Amino acid sequence: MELDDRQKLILALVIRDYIETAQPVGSKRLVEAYDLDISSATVRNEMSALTEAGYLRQPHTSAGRVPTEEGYRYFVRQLMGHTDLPQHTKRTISHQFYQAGHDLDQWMRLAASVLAHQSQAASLVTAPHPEEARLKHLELIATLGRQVLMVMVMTGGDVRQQMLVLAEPVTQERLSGAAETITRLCQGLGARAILGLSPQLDGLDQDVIRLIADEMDRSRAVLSGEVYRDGLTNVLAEPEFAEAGAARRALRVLEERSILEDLLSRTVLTTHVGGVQVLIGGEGTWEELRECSVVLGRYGVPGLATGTIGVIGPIRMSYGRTISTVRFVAGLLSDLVVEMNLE
Amino acid sequence: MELDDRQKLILALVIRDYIETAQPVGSKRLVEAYDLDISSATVRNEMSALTEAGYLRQPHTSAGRVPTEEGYRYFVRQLMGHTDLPQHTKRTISHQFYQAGHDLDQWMRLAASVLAHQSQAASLVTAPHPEEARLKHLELIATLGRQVLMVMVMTGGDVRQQMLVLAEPVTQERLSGAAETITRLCQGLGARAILGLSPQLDGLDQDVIRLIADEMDRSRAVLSGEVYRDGLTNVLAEPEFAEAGAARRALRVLEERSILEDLLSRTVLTTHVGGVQVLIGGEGTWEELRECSVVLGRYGVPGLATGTIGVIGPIRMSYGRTISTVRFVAGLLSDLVVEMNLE
DNA sequence: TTTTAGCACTCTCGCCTTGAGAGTGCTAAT
DNA sequence: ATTAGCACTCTCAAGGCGAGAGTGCTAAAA
Repeated sequence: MELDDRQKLILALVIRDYIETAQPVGSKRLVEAYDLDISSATVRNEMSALTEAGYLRQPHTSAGRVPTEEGYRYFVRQLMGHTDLPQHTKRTISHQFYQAGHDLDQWMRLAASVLAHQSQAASLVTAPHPEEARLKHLELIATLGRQVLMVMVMTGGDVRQQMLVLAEPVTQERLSGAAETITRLCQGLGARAILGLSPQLDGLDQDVIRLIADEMDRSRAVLSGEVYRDGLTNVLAEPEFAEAGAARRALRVLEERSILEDLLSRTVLTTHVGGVQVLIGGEGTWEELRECSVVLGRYGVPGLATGTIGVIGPIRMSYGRTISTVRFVAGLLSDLVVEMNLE
Repeated sequence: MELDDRQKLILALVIRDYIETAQPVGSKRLVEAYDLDISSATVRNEMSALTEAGYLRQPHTSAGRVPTEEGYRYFVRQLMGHTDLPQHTKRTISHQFYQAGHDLDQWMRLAASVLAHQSQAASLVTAPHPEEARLKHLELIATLGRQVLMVMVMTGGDVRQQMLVLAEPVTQERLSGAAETITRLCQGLGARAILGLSPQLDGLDQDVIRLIADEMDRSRAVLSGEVYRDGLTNVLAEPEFAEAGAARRALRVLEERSILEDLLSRTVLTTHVGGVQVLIGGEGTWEELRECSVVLGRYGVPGLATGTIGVIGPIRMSYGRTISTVRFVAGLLSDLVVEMNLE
């Protein structure tokens, strides 16, 4: 389905115009708004061809044209070109991150906020986590009574904590001793290797080891830990979500962990770090996303720790701006991961 | 504005019916639906009086009556009586919490989920935090390079972590030593007392002390730490939020931390643990909540650690069910706080 | 004095019609 | 290959209309 240059131009203009106005665009409007040197009749003929080719459609006989999902895909792949955020926007964003200090939590929150604000859509950010968790350091801390806080520092620098309840109170000294022993034994090992050590140990140590392995295993899921969200109300501002039902379906994706998990697990693995993936209209796979588009990016250092960021908005979204924002923020977060692991 | 028994009955029936059907209720419908022994004409007269008194209003001349916000307030205060969740519902919920194990994070998430599900509205839950933070135990852990993880265990059992970056790498031994020293010095002290110790110390110790005091100070805000939310999409199902604008205004309250902070700081302090506060239609103070009602509860152990839970829904919400759910869940979470602090 | 039946009145809501406007596709001329 | 012209189609907003629901008032009944 090859398009000639003029058809490409018209398709691009229709999509740009529709993204801006949310109104079906007609041949006359197109000629007038963009000062084309051809008549509306010619545009009509070309539009007819584009409709035939499946890139445009008419909501009804006498409305203008609206891009189909296939049209958007063609646009994103072939017509959009490589866009980038303006320099001063980048500087502003970098500055915000710089001011956020060294707190991972704050960075994640800020990333979600920036994505939501720049793209005027909903955003999500997952914390970085290692593809295969390896223990770096273990600490056991008595909190109150028989409750013990287990803090695991992983290679990659992320930290997990987990409560455990002992059968009987144990002094901080004994706990520290146990933590030291286990740290020495398990340093640099993955979940399976750690579980293999289990039989050699007894009592407290064995319980702890099992917990560690459990926790490390759990983190292998794509969606472990907290998901940061922002801009949920942005999508309610879009005219295509004026009706509550549509909005509900879209926001459910973000609210229901299980849907999100499915989405991420099926897409993230095929996205390389630094790359950006665009899902338009659910791509036939996700019923819930039929009215949405998703722009996903991956950040971090492969083999060390990676995370996912994304934007969910209406299909009629400004892909250029969104994609560049996702790419840029992913870059910043990758820098953070690198920095956290720098000696 | 005293009401006689029959007026109270009619007011209560109108409100109950309206909550169920979301339709203005007329005199005839009321008599037929509830088998009243009086005629519709009498009901009309009483309704007229209730309208005069400001508890009911008519959307237009020939519609039925709808409760005013004042009407809802009267209902909640005087007419509703004390409601409680059915025994089997309580058991189901308790069971869910029991299965969640000992993970605070999971409990919070579950609490939000239960609140949202039971009340079919949006919910929020803040983690328990002490009214005045006191340090119980400090641990310093080398993660990578000059990055050090500071873990603070507070009296009350909650745990905070904070990254700090040193000027130069320090061995784990030295860190552990420093942590021990500081723990000994600061155990049981509040933020101000800890800051008072600062001059006696030098170098690393002093930096750490300052960070601790900062962190403890920060937690004095009502809304420190994570806010757990759930059921945001529930409010989109309500007919009063079918229009996106109304929904947007309502959800903004939950999304924007600053609004939430304002809301909590002005109400939570006047709510005692175990008590439930009901805000109807913004109470004239919160423009954003004009179309919503909020049911807030407080849980925990005063003086030790407390937190807030709440439900946000349409004014036309089932107050009985919501209030009992909030009360019950608050009770469960209070038990958790007690248990976490039990020796 | 309180309650009720009866009735005229008002207002909304859904349905239909109608006309304006926008956009198209086709045809014939350039 | 392009374009002007035109008939055609369809939506959308506005206006009209009747049904239905609910009220308030009045006069009779309890």
